[in-house]
Amino acid sequence: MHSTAEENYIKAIYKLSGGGANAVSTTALSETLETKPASVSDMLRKLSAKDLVHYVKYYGVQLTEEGKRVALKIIRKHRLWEVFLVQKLHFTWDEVHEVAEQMEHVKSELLIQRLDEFLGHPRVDPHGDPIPSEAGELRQEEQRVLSSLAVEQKGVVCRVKDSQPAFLQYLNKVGIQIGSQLQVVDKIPYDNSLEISIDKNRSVILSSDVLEKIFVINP
Amino acid sequence: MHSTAEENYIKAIYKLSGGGANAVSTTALSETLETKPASVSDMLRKLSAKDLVHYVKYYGVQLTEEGKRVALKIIRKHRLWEVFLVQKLHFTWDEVHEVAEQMEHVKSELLIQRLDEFLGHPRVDPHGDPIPSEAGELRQEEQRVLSSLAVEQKGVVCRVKDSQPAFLQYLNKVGIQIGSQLQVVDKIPYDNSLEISIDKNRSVILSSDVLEKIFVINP
DNA sequence: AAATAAATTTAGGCAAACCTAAACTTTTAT
DNA sequence: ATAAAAGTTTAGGTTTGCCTAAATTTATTT
Ligand SMILES: [Mn+2]
Ligand SMILES: [Mn+2]
Ligand SMILES: [Mn+2]
Ligand SMILES: [Mn+2]
Repeated sequence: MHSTAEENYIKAIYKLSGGGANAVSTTALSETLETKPASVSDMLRKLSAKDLVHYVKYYGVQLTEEGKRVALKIIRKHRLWEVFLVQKLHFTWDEVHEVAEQMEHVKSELLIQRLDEFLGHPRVDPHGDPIPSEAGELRQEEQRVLSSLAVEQKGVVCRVKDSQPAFLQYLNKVGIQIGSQLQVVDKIPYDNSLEISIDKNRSVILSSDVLEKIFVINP
Repeated sequence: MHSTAEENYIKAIYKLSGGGANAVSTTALSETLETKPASVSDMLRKLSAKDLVHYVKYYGVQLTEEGKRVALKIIRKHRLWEVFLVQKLHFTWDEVHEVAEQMEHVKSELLIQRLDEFLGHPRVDPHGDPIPSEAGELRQEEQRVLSSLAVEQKGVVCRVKDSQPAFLQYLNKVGIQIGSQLQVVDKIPYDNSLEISIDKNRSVILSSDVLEKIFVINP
């Protein structure tokens, strides 16, 4: 298998290239990985020998198909662990990254299959980023702002655009988190607020301010 | 912090020394760690320099107090992850070890605290081995065979002495697993079988054969 | 008490993943 | 079109953790 260092490089290349589209420069990598450019050159030669990247000296790297496959696997693991940490262990969004950065390197197919099952096959991580499928497909699902839903329409919370503690505490209080199943119960035209049911349990009225900060995908 | 290699050595020394009691030989370590004796000598010099072990050339190693503390922390993490894998992800006893061997090296105090909480502060791992407390204390609790309990007495399943699939499947069927809360409801003197309630839910009658294979600790 | 056997350490190397300093390419500015 | 600046690679080191082969120490025989 691949070393932790190799995996971190692959993932960084994937992200900096925008999913494998563009070539990535040595300095860009050295910055995100917090190493020196010389070390990056070193590693790129190795990754190239393993056919994980196309590397043209002085002009940058790109992932090969195999490289992309590896990248998506690591990203899948990273994001599943993030979901676990937030939903099961009650980590906050800003606490998860460092830990997930380590857990993503644990090697076991069974583990990640079972974890996915245990979490109910989540489609987005706590930051609203999509989780690649077991087959390695990453479909960026259409995200709509909650304020745009019509009465009766449903959505699953995938992203919140405000990380101030006060706002997050408010969401916590009303019971909204990433993954919550929402449905618009009623629309109050006076101030554009909506009555929203949460996980088929309670229901609350959310102001248009709040509605603008919550994003959902189709259920 | 300590590297994965160092942590594995510390843990191996702890286990081979029987909790820090006896000195451990280079060859013993090389066997359990699947490295050559020369590599062990190398590492022992390093661990000694870090004051994690007392090392007397040609005569073996022992953990220092600090070394013992480190060992118990790793063992705590290993066993908590084993509980997670079995209870939450439905791994079997024999599937957990390799994965826990990796997860035990993830660094995060918060993670392990929250995991412990999430699992309900378990006291034994799926093999019946005790889980060191957060303070680093390992109390081997008195294990009694289920057949020895009197009517009304309670116990928590901590170990099962038969790993044949047929037996494990039987336990699975009646709903007994490590951590199950049992209470003796009635005693049938005719064949020494017992009626046992499981997790305050259902109750079953277990034959004396089965009772001899299940061990419990005090609730 | 030697001699032999077994266990252990030391010496010298290697690969991974990093580093600094120097050399080389490519880009930008004059 | 050259020169300077910026980016990148190469050369030569370091540390970690492993290896083999040789030397050394301890244990066991005779
Ligand atoms: Mn990582
Ligand atoms: Mn994320
Ligand atoms: Mn381990
Ligand atoms: Mn165990």
